[in-house]
Amino acid sequence: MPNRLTKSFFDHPAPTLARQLLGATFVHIVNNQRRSGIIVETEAYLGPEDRAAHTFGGRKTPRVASMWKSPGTLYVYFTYGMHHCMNVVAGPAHGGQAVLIRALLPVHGIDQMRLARPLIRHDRDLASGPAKACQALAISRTQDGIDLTQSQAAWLEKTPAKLASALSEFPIHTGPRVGIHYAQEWVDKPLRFAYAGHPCLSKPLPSKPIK
DNA sequence: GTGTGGATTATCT
DNA sequence: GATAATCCACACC
Repeated sequence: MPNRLTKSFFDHPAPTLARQLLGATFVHIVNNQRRSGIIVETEAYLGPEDRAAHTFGGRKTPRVASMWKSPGTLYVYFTYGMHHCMNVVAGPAHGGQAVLIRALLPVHGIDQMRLARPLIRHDRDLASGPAKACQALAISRTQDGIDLTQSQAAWLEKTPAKLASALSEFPIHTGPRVGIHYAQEWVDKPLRFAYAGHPCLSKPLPSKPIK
């Protein structure tokens, strides 16, 4: 894996990492077959100070243990009784910061993704949401806590220039995070990052924060 | 012990 | 737009 992203890539505060992860490729090997997608939408969660973060107030339950690990750890949580969402732990080490992967542009293993999500018509919707992305890539609590800088099963890598160039037409915008209405002063902070107008987003990214 | 709500999605109307 | 899917952490007895 010559293009694999290493420790130093992940060791930045969540907002910085969230921005850097846009355009990177997420890879998961399932049954010896590669499934991958280019990250097109992320959100930063800032740790104990952030009301919207699972580590708010320094919470350290078994569920969120992975979010306190080293940068580059995968944190997967289960929610709404149905869905998984995946995060990449950010820096500094053990600071409780992470980046939610909200949407991917499918690249490899699209046939396998379709088997996992048989009702989906268009490739663009195979991973156009945080729980959709987990379904498409077969990520669940089984993968919680793995080290993306070491694992032979899941990692991040630099996207080949040929593929990355297709994204350059989309400007990167920021806006408020999705689904955190309870988070008081954190509701409107521009911690969601995406390629504005890309067809694989979970929902359009407002060019201005919603009041 | 009980009750509530969520970093969501697909399927209804 | 509304709702069901129905787990996990937490607040509060």
